[in-house]
Amino acid sequence: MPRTRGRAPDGKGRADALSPEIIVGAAVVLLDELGERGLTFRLLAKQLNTGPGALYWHVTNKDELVALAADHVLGHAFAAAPRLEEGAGAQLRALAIAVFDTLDRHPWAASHVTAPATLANALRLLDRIGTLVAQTGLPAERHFAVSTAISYYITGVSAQIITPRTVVGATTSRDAFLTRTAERWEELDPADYPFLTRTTTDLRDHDDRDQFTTGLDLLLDGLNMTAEPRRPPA
Amino acid sequence: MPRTRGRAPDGKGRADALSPEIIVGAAVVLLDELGERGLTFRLLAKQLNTGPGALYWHVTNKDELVALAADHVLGHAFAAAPRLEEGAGAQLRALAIAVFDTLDRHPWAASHVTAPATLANALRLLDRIGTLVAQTGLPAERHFAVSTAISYYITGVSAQIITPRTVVGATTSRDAFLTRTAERWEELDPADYPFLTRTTTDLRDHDDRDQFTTGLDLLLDGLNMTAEPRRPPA
DNA sequence: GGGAGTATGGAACACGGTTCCAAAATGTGT
DNA sequence: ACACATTTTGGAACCGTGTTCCATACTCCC
Repeated sequence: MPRTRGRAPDGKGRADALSPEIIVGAAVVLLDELGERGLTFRLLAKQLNTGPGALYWHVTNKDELVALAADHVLGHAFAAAPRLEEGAGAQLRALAIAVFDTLDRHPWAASHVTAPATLANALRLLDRIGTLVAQTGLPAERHFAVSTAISYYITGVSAQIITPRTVVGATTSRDAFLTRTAERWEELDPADYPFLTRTTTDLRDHDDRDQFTTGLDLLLDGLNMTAEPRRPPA
Repeated sequence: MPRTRGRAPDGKGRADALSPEIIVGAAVVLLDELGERGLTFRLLAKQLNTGPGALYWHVTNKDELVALAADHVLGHAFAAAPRLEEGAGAQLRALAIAVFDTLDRHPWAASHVTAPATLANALRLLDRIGTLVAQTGLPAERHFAVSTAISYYITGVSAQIITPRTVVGATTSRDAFLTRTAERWEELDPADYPFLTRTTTDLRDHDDRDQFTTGLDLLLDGLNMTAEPRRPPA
């Protein structure tokens, strides 16, 4: 390991010098292509024309590498989120959806964006959420709990929705999987599963992104109500 | 693999016969003790006085085994959830908290309870949620979206809150980790992170379970409002 | 009691994370 | 310029894991 982490491109060193940034960048490419299990240090080393040992000089281990890669792609969400001059609620919504869409493009990352935040972009996300929450009329002592709750929702529910695709998606398409699952639901005993047996068509037709926004809107509605309890929206 | 899966204890076979149930039971014990990475087929086989090969006759692979184990412990939540005769909202809340507490006792399981539901207890959970949602005044066409949203919240946010402990908890205690994270937040530039830098004490003092219920209550408040828009609760 | 099918368990295979270390490249003091 | 210390490289080797293979043992049924 380097004594000084991230000595960075200060002009010194060789031209083809390795760095955490370069390694993470290459890792993201492989992760997008092959998923977490497909990423190996040997393969990554080959892409970078080096050996596995060299990588360990810059990166502690695979867990850290994947965490860094996940935080890296999370950063894309901020570029995507619009900076409209609307209410805090609308901005929270837009930010949340930007994160979801970003993770949707990098499914392996969804389950690695964790809390409490320690990496750069996760910190940035939580801070942005907290700042927006503070702009609602919510009393200050609830800022932390509500902000983290929203943060948990965004990353947790995104992971729930997105991760299964990387697992089953390898062999079967999403549609085929849903159809098969719907069939299984239909075969259940209506006495034991009254709800599921009459909900199979919804399962087949549902849109993942709508699922995310449905819960998000419930959450934000609840927030609005707590922030300004006297005025329920139309 | 057996031709007929789950021929079950019908009295036939040898006394020390293996079965998926027995294997999953032993796996849960090891998972509780050693976590997902600590569970190996060799160790599990030793516990059961057999070899790794025998296990593969009953279980497809490790992924399936862990999924079955997670679904198994999820079942405990139903025994824990009270069957009060209150409103649907209160019952949803109690059920959600029971799931959280259950997963909290088996941290490895949290990230493996996934949706859409295919395993027994995950199906049961979603059905229960759907049935309760249907008891609110919500229009039928929204039942599926709202039920799955709540389901996603429960499992997704639980995973977010609980999983990190299995990762960092191995070496450091939760308190030490939070203190260290809070210190890092304090060192951030207030210009870049206005929210985090003034929220460090909340981070140190927060209770994980409260975090879960905070978001849950927001969600359920939003649900109540949608279900009966005219009567905002006190 | 013998034969078909079921189930077992231990050895072997393939492969991945990680460590090790000798060599190369770079920087430093003289 | 030149030795020396330090940083960085990269490939081989170590270790352990999931998984497969297969000879053996056990049941059941005729």
